[in-house]
Amino acid sequence: MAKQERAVRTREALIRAAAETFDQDGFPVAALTRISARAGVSSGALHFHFASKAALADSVEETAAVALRTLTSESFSPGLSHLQHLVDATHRLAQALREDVVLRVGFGLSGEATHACRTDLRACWRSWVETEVANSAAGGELRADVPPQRVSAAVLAATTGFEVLGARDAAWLSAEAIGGFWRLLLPALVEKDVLAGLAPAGRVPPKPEAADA
Amino acid sequence: MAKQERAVRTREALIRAAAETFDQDGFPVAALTRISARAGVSSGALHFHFASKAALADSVEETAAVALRTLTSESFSPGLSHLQHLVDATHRLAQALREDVVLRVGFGLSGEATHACRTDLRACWRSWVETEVANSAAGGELRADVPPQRVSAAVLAATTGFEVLGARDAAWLSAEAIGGFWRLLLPALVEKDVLAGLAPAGRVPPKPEAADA
Amino acid sequence: MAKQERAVRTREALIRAAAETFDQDGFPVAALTRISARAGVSSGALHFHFASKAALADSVEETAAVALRTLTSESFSPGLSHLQHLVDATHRLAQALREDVVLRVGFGLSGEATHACRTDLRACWRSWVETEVANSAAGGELRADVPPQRVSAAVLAATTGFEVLGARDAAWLSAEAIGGFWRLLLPALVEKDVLAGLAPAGRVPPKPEAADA
Amino acid sequence: MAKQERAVRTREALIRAAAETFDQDGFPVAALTRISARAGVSSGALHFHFASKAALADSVEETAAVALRTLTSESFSPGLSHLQHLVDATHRLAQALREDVVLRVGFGLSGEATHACRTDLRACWRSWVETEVANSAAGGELRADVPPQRVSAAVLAATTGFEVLGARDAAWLSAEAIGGFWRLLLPALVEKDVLAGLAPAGRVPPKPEAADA
DNA sequence: ACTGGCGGGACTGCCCGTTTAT
DNA sequence: ATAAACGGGCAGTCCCGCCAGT
Repeated sequence: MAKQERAVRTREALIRAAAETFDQDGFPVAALTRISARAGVSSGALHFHFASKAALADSVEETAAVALRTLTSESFSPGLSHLQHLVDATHRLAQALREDVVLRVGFGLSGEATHACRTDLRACWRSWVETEVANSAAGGELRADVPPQRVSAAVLAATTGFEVLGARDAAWLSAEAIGGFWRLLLPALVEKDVLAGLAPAGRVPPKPEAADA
Repeated sequence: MAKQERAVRTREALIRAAAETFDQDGFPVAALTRISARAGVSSGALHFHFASKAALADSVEETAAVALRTLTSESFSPGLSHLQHLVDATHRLAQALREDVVLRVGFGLSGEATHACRTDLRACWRSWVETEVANSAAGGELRADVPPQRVSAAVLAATTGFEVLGARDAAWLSAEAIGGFWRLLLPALVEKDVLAGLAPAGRVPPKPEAADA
Repeated sequence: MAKQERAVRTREALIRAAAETFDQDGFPVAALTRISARAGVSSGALHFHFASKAALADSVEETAAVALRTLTSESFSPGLSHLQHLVDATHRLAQALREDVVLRVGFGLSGEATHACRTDLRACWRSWVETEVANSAAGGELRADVPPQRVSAAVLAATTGFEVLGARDAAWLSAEAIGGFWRLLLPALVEKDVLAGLAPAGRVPPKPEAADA
Repeated sequence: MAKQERAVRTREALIRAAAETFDQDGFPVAALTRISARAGVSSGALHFHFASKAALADSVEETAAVALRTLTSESFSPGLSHLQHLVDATHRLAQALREDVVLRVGFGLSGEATHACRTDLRACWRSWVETEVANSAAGGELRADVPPQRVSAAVLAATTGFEVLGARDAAWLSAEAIGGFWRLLLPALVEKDVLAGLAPAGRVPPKPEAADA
């Protein structure tokens, strides 16, 4: 119905407004009144859609989570190098972190001591990375003398660092920054012949079409 | 004088209590009353020593900054490998991050959108790392095909990641975690012969003596 | 609507309670909690209607200003002596100052060094008195040898004095006090024949009907 | 001794600083720290000389009271017109109100609802005026048809008004303002022949010498 | 189903006038 | 006469219900 359609739009506007406000002020400081004002609805409307501030944050996180899932599963073709897939995903993640407020604060909320984190984005990302590295190891891509969990730890630490540093200075999330990291690390992970087949800068152009404006 | 001696002790107790509270609740949520209560002094005493909440946070940061400076300048011997010095410093930093609340929240404050950060600890760490890497490159330790700024970027990202992840799960700051990272990265940075002279686990035992608990 | 009706009532109760509290304690000492308690609403309700303490005081002042405007424009009939109108107004003002807390503190707020005074009641009263005296002079009521601005200055000083003194001791605002002043001053302002047509005690009974208690 | 001499000087500096601060901010808002800072002494020194804030205000009032007493008894010569003496005193008072902060806030403190007023300056002034008017009446200066208490009431109201208005705009305390008032009122109080011997502008030049800097 | 005006507590940072130990 | 510490209290703000409209 038309009613529900508007309701959905209101919900999305609220989530977006919440994300922007959280991004600027941080979760604890962000005021609900500002959020509803920015979304163009009343404070009562906000509480109709979201029972509490925490519930609103949960919804932001969940929205970010589907975006993250899309990022990681995207452009997956069977038979492809898992390592390359990981590299590509980090590039897509970095770009999304720059452009998508919701995803950015979704990750940020995982770090806040204040918030309970129903769906912890960093944990999601971590398990995905670990799986992908394990797959890569199982596929024989990794050199024999590098333990997979050491690789995933390094990748996790670095990506988390890029994310956190990028929240303040977007240059940390540029394609050069991410590519530079892989160019450094990749030679240490795989043998020369495998290395030749890998593109540290990412295999696909980071989706040329859309923007989130 | 005896008077001022107690004042100094009170100041330190306040800073420590503030750090602990910030660590648990985050800066914006942490209440001044809790801090003064934890320090065992009155709210008036707190405001005698620190004009405002921000000033208190600044003092915490500054205290952490001297700790960081101590860490980085410690065990420096001329003629030593700069790279090894960097490795050692990351180990010492990780350990300090686990054990010293003040240093931990000092870094955490740098990330808070709320706080102005008179002395940004992450920036301090960054410039030190960049200098050290540059020195290492100037000393010919680094391989010719790895640009120094790429190295410092990777180290910065990773250490920031370890720090952030370690705030929730101390395992990220264990000697194994840090050592594992260097074991992975070092071979990509230097030639085989240089590598033989480097200890990824750190050269010196991370100061066996004291703890502040 | 019923809702808004209650809101209006709440606003008025708040303004009245504020006036009473300001009257007793003075603006700087008056506590908002006391005001909201006296009005029978919560502190949140107070801040819903008035953004700040100063805004509340402004509203009190504005309410008093309409009361003052009513006082001065009341019982105005063309062709009447302007001087008599002035005398009547002072009597009505004195009575209102005794009975209407809001008007009383409205004037009091004009004197507080603390408060910015968006609508300065004393200034309003001053300009009205000056206009009325000027009209009287233009009508030829005043003696030729008395400059109008000297008259208005004297009237202003005296009425201000009555107001200030009356805040502590209501006797200063009695009809006898005001009448006595005019009985003294009037002979100095007009010629004998004009004096005969003037009533120092006020021409109209000071509105016999209502009070808002 | 030298010690006591400095103590006296400190006391006076404190009283003066208090008066200035009260004048600017009003008694309740004025902070003791500002007062002691302005006087150039420590906050502890303030509490050594004055037990409490109220005690400090009392001392200010008392200092103002001796100034007032000096004003009223000054230039009194037996056989002189009491009315003229009154006129002269109002002029001196107005000038002092303009120039002497202590006297000004001494009067102001009488109006504050906050302060208990051990020695109420306005009451002092009132009783002195009433006495003087009574003396004048007893001396036969006043016209037979003007009741003395009506005169003193008018004078009290007007002087209070000048004082209050003058706190904001010093023009109300100028010699012209005060003189203008007397020029208006005097003809209503005395017969023509007595009037000729009176100087509404004051008989003596309002002490040409000093300033209080 | 959805919106919004209105009101409720609770809490925080800040500051202030004061004593106690030295 | 001072440095240090005390405890109370205020203004402002925030997150959240409650119903009346639509």
